[in-house]
Amino acid sequence: MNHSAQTKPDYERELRRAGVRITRPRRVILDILAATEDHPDAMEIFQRASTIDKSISLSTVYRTMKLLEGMGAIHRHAFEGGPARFEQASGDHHDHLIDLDTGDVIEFHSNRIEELQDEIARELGYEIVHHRLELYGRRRKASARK
Amino acid sequence: MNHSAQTKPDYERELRRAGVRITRPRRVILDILAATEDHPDAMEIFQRASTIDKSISLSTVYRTMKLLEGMGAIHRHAFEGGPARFEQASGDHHDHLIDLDTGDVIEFHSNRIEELQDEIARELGYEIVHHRLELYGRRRKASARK
DNA sequence: AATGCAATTGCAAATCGTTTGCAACTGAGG
DNA sequence: CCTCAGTTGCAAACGATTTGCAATTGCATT
Repeated sequence: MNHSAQTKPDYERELRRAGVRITRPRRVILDILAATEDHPDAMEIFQRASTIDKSISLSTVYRTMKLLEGMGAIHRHAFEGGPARFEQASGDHHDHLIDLDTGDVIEFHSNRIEELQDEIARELGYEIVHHRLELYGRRRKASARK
Repeated sequence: MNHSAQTKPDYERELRRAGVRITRPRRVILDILAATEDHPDAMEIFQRASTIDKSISLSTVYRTMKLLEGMGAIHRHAFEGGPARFEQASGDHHDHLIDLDTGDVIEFHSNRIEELQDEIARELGYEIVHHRLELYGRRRKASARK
């Protein structure tokens, strides 16, 4: 079926280990997530799933996403106005730059920023559990280069 | 802590200048916002308004918030799960640290982080229109100091 | 392979925060 | 104090997500 197992985490194994049943709907959704490079929302996942198995319901997509999120297998993002979007948790931590014109999501990471965040939290007497850094912008016009 | 009129923007003047009517509901909501130090959500504003004028509706609160947001008079924040929360736009720009246990919102600002954000966006060929940086954490135990 | 039962499903209805259509009302300029 | 577009309250509509429930289905056991 699919060859390159490299970037695709073995969710089934993880789920089994967590003691959850591997049902047909879950298998379909898991396959979709494993093959996904972007940040789809529940409806998109539902639609992709429907092309494989018409009987899968949107509720099951939501329930499965919640399950996977609880296991730490995926991350849920709530970008400005709009439904939650999901992505595999397998890769390294990163933040997001959202293209306001296209809705594209670009990932980036800055150790320096993370350090500064920790520092700030510490100074305020807090310990960061998680954070959210989203940049909303638009492509710079070529002429505006400097 | 607060030196009278200084921290309270004159919304009425601003609204009038923008050509919108100063109605009784708006005056009430404006007064509440001007007197507010925290980040209330629409329902909270509605409740505070109700104690002054029972006839004010939640719809009007929402409509007024949207109006003010459009004018740039207030900022709307969508913290994790939960309704939008508002705050006056008058002060300096800042980001937020949310106490996961109490829901408290602490404001902070880091020029260094902002600079790094700009730098990152620029490198990716983007121009930041706005951003969102939220730290979610809990108070550090006194014993954990270092 | 057949059995048993809790986990899981699909569906419809419920929920939450927010927006909207509409008829009644009201601010502010004449 | 008239006029009338701007504004309101109400209820219904909305989009995203969750939930109750009865029917179904994994899967551990025979």
